[in-house]
Amino acid sequence: MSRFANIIVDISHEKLDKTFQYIVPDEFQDILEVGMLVKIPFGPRKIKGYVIELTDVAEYDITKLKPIAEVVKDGISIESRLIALAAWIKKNYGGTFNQALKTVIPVKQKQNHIIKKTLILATDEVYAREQLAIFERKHYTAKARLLKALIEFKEIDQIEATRKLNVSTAVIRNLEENGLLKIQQETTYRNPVKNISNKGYDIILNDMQKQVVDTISPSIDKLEHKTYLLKGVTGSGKTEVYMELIDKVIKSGKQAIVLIPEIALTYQTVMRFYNRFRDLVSVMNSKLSPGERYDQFERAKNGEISIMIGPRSALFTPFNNLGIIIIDEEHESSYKNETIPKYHTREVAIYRAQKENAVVVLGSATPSIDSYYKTKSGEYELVELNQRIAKKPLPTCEIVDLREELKQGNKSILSRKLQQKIEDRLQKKQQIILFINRRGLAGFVSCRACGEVIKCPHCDVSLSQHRNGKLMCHYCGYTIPMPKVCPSCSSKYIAGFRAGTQKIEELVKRRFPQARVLRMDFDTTRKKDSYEQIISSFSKQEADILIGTQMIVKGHDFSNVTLVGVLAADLSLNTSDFRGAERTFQLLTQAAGRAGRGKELGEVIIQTYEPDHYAVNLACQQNYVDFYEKEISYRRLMRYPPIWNMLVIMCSSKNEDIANASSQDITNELHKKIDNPREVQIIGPADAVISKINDTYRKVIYIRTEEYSKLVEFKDYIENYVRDNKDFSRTIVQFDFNPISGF
DNA sequence: CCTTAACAGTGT
DNA sequence: CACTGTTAAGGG
Repeated sequence: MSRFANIIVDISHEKLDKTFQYIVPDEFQDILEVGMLVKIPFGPRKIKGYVIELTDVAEYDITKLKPIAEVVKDGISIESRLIALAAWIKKNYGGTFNQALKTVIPVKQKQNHIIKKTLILATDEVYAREQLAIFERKHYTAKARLLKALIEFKEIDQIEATRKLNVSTAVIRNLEENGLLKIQQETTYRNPVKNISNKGYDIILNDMQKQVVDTISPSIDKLEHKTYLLKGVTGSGKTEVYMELIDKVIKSGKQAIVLIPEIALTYQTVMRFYNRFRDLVSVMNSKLSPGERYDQFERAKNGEISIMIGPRSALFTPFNNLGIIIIDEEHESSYKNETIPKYHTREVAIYRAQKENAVVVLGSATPSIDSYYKTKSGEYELVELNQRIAKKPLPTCEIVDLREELKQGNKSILSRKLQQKIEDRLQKKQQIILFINRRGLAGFVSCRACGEVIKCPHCDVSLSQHRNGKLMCHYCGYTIPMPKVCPSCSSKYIAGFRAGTQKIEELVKRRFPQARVLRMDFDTTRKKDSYEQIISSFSKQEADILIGTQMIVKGHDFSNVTLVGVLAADLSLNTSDFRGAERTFQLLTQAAGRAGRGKELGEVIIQTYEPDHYAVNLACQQNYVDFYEKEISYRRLMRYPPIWNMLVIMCSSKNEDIANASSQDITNELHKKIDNPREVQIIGPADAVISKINDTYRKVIYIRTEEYSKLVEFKDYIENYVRDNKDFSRTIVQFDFNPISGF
């Protein structure tokens, strides 16, 4: 019995980011639990809040405490474990406690259950037939219809009865009252997994897969947390390994969470799991209705399912006895939350697994530099699958230098080599994928004659072209006017580089009028099932060429594709942040992995202005280890993550002067806190990549240091400083640890 | 976040 | 002095 409750109010504002204490009235003594949603008097009004602690210690003037007004019936209770997780998220990623709580409970409102009603004949058949005769004589047609059907089938689904037999609820009620039928109620859950195919499961692991399973299994048996990084080349059968491990977990009475990037969450992916684990599987994704989402979490809580598949938010599935968390495509940037709190799913997953003694398996063909680095220190254990299933060879790869093409007078985006190969495949009736990495359109400026990309002299990142035409560095604010000619070779072929899928589609259609072309990008996949449609249409060979962005390289198995063309590998290389090379390597490797999955050998053409760049070169060779070594030495030299850690503080305000003043103020404050400048580096304040959004000016400050915990200290200090200083009343201060993009 | 009180500006 | 709009403080 606790006398007081500490409560977080349901308002996301820094000023209210603290607990408020209330008296627990006698009538709630028995029912109130940590995690419950309650209504409390707050100033002159009543608002909602979450109970995060029950205590006997008064932390405030006891005479001023008010009692809790009511317990919200439909509120979702957050289990204490998830509250602890929320607290950890708040501490490590900033934001308010309330925001952290909300990320931990992705379903806000309790939803009504769907109740399935079945009508059952409640008398013996003889009596029923007597009544039926009476109804027919009296021309009670509706009653007669229903009763006749009941005699025939014994029980009928209510929805079916009302629809097919066209009887109203009044008729049903009347028969119920006369004791002719009973209504059986059964609550059912909405099940997002529909159109279940009954393919069954018949995959036998090969020796390498078995070996991986045998390496990881002991940790599952010992109920001890450990993180594994499963590095497996494209097509090596990682999913089968996941399923084998999950099977083991389930058999020991525990549950599994499978995280996949949102774009990879397709019908096919889910089906693979469903075919093996049947009703134990559920899915979470952004397209589910609130009711569906709610039901999936209920099913998880009640132990009706054992496997949850989904993106980021599925990590917070309220399983009671979690055994394993699998993060597929762990290098994907979508695992970083883009709203506050800006947590990284990988880190939160590992923390949750530690607390609940679960195993974590990170899977990727091209692991993030961050994760691979951690295998070196032993924080994660590395396990590998180095061969494709059935020993299919990896595709051959060739780099085409676009500068050379230009010199030869070919101004097209398609090199002569690629054109010739496309021609060849069209004749052989084989399929082609053309991949354009349009992301990072932010517009770096390069010279088409010499390949020179204009870079910041202080930071070794490329400058971005702003709307006003000037070139700017996002790390230090260095700005120059747009040059008229290339600074290194004086060519006038210098321009911001941009090319869209649409333009390429037109071009390809004009060049190869006989080919059937499909385009897949953000625009063509806006509608609900268009993504699936395009994929299935292409795999049924209803088109010869598929043109698309990122989304076409994610794990699809097109057996007739023998040529993959990467149109401009540089596009992701020069995105003015230090992860450009990593992203490029990953994308190129993934794209290349699409080729040659069937009988024929695959071939990959990578077009680039920077043929000598290690990311392009080593992706072509499919050489991850060498790429890692190159990249990590660059990161070490530049003190970028994962060698050092980085915190971005963003100040935003409607008023530019205030934004400037407060970001400068914070910077000064930070400098005061530093005792050893060799250990901490502060850069800024500078304009954010997008310096103004919605008339709000955004300024950023970068802090880099080796110790992550030190950055958390800085965050805490600034958080408090800002809260206690009224100069910041019109500034919003946000934090982003080890950012992935957009800073 | 919303409410309130205090304050400044405007208008009769 | 009444009315209106802006701003800062407080909430347990």
